[in-house]
This record gives sequence, structure tokens and C-alpha cells, in this order.
Amino acid sequence: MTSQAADGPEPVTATRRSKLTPQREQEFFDAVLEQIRECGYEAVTMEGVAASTRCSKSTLYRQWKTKPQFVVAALRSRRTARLAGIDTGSLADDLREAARATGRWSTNDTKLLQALGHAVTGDEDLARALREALIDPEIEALREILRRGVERGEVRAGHPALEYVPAQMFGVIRARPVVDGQYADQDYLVRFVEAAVLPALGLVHDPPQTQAAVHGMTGR
Amino acid sequence: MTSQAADGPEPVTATRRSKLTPQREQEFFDAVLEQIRECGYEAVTMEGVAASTRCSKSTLYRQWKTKPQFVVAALRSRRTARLAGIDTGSLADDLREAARATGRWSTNDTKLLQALGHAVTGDEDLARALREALIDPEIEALREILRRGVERGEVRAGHPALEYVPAQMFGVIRARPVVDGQYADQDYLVRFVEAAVLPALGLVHDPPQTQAAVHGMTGR
DNA sequence: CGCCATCGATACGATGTCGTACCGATACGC
DNA sequence: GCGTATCGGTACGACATCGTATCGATGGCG
Repeated sequence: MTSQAADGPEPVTATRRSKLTPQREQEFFDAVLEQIRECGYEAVTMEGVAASTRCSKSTLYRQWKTKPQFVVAALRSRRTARLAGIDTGSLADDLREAARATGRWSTNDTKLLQALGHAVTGDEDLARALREALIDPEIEALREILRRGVERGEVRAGHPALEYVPAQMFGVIRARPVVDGQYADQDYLVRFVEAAVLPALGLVHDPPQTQAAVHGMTGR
Repeated sequence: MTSQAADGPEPVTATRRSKLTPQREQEFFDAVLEQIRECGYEAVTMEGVAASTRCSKSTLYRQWKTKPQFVVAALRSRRTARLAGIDTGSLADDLREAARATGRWSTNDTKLLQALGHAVTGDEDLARALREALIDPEIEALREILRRGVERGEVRAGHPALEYVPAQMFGVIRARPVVDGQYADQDYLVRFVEAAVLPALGLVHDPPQTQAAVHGMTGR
């Protein structure tokens, strides 16, 4: 809405581009996700995306039939398991590291989740894409972390708190903005894990070094 | 969209009403909140609300200048501290009772929070109304419960987990739908309190073999 | 070096919503 | 009983967005 570009038929930076490169597509995806974060799903317009990427509406509609399909494609481009690969050898350290990793992207992705949260209730494809892009991989990675902790005997299998760890992590991320008025960052999430998650799992850190003694400490 | 009511000048229930009664206003409020839950804030239309309550758009615009103001009024009508008044004399029981009370309305209010969650980022009045209607009273009630527990000495003041209890409660309510695919009901919330919140506060009441896993290092 | 696919720009019709204006009908106060 | 304020109904203009169509320009492939 702000880009009042044209005052005449000026070929200024209007570099005519040829066939879309994957990088160019990614620009579209980044732009639409950013617009979703800022304006919400409903308020996103193809025209706005076109303007912010200096392409034309036609180009977008040529590649993707409709706005929902475009957004779905954008979400798919974003699939990354950010919690995958965490394996310090200690459940407590894994969870701390997961908190740190989560804090790195939580602001951006919280906005996205928030903005799409209701739209997905009416669009099954969108819902699936959102789950596959932002939610399922992280939940699965968390469960894997917990599973390894159980295998190592750090927590007994079937410990009642195990079931709630993923919901807790996702939960505070979404709840903190409304409770405290700010997004959950790395610091907050690590403190939360220390103060609530680990104690609930019986991995108390109150006596600071008791923990390390348990398993010989291999963290980082 | 579905209500194809009229086939003629039917005086059936089309009772022409006179001045709006408070009950009538409440019908409007209930209707718009229900529409928000189902369709999202953006998709709510004054015409839809008018149709579902069989009033006319004029009537709505007569009372409230604009859609946001109408929604704000509807939210204000809903102010109720549902967790207020809980006081069993025991922190653990208070929290269990809070979980039960929360579970009673969480589905409805989760939908509302979800549907309005992004809209509030662009409307300060709406944001304040939402906080005052659904969020702040419950957070304050929870903090009051915790405060009494501290006063009774059940938890030491400054216990690190205290800070996170409200965010945890609100969090799992919002996260369960995406993690487990269903809303958090009474049963889930009570189990969550038992399994995660109470242990984190050091109020465990069932230490079966959890302790063995903690200190015994080779659990299972 | 020339053709053709694809780009970017823009115009367009269809649709839907906002918020206003006007209307007749009806309940309530006097 | 009558007058008036308010209701319910609908028509209206303004506006925004969707998705399509058309057109000139251009880059890449043969």
C-alpha cells in the first residue's frame, strides 16, 4: 500500500526477469509468509505480495491457482526440523538445548502460527501444511529426545509428565505473549525448562550438581 | 447462508420487537461471539449476525458504530472471572479445582482466543477487551491461588515454578489442539496439573517410583 | 539471430462487505 | 386511542479483493 512506485512508464529498476528461478520463488514465499505474520492470513492479498516482490499478480496466479494453494506452497518450502539432531547424551541438557533452539525461531513462528491458527480450521490442506511445516517435526523431535531419556533410564517409562512436555513447550510459546506481553525467547524458555519441565520429570536441578553426577555429564 | 427463512409474510416468531432489552442485546453478543468462533473475526459480518438473530443490520449499526466496537462490546459483556472464588484451603486442591473450572469453558474460550488472536494485534481496543474479558481475570485468580499457597507455606516464596503456572495453564489449553488434535477438557487439564504443575511446585502426592529414577540413576 | 514462452503491467467483471439512507410497521408513553 | 421513537427490511454507493484476460517487452533456446 505504501509503494507508490510508478509515475510514468519508467523502466527504472523494472528489470524484466525471465523464467522463475527457485530463488525467485523463495522470495515470493518469504514475502507471503511475512505478510501473513504482519497482517494475518485473511488480510494477505496477492497484490500485496506482488508489490512487495515486484512481480505481477499474473505471475503468482500462473504458478499457483489460488491464494490458499500459494500459501500452502510457501509453508511447504519452510519445512525444517529445527529440533532435530539434538543429542547431548543427557535428557536435561537435550531439553535445555531444545529450549534454546526453540527460542531462536519462536518469535517468527509464533506469529505465523497465530496468524494461521484460525484459518486452518476451514482449510484442510492449509492445516496439514502448517502441521507438517511447523508442528509435527518439532513434536516428533521432542518425543525422540524424551524417548532417548527413557532408554537411558533418566526417566522411567510411562512417567506421567512425559506426555505433556510437547504441549508445554508449544504452550508457553503461545501463552507468554498474552500472559506477559512479550514473545518467549531463548532465556525464558530455558528458565521455564529448568523451573517447570525438568522438576516435573524428576530431573530437579535445585541441588545444582546432583544432576551432573547422575550420568557423568557429557553436555557440549 | 443457510437460513432461507422467509416464504411469505409470516408472523410466526417474527415478533416485531420494541426497544432493545438487555436480554436482546445479549443475544446479539452471543451471536457475534459464536460467529467469531466459527468463522473467525475477519469473516464475521454484521449481516450474518443480523440474520442469525433476526434483527436488521440497521439495529446493530444504531447501537454500535462499527464492527470492532460491536465486538468489543460483546467481549465486555462476557467478563466473568471463572476461577474466582476457588479456595479449598489446599494449594493442590485449588489448582485441581482451577483445572476443572477451566476445562468447563476452555473449548469455547479457546476458540474465541484463537479466532481473535491475530485480530487484536491491529486493534488496541479489541486487544484490551479480550484481555479484560478472558485473560486477566483468570491469570489474577490463578496468582491469588498461588499467593495463598505461599502464605500457607505450601510452597516457598520465590519458588521458580510459580512464575510459570499461569502460562502453563493457558499454554496447554492452546497447544493441545495442535499437538493432540482435540481441545483440552477437564480430564486432560486435571491430569496435566497432577502430572506436571504440582510436581514442579514440589507438591507431589504420588511418589511411586519416580524418586528411584531420579536418584537411582539406573531406572527401569 | 529470430522465434516464442514467460515475464510484468494493467484493465476488467464478479463478488462481498462496510456503513448509510430510507421505508413501512409496530410497540410503548401519554 | 394517538403520536413518536425504534424496530426490521432493503436498497444503495463506496470500496477492496479475487481471479481472468489482454498486451507489450524481453530473455533464452534453437
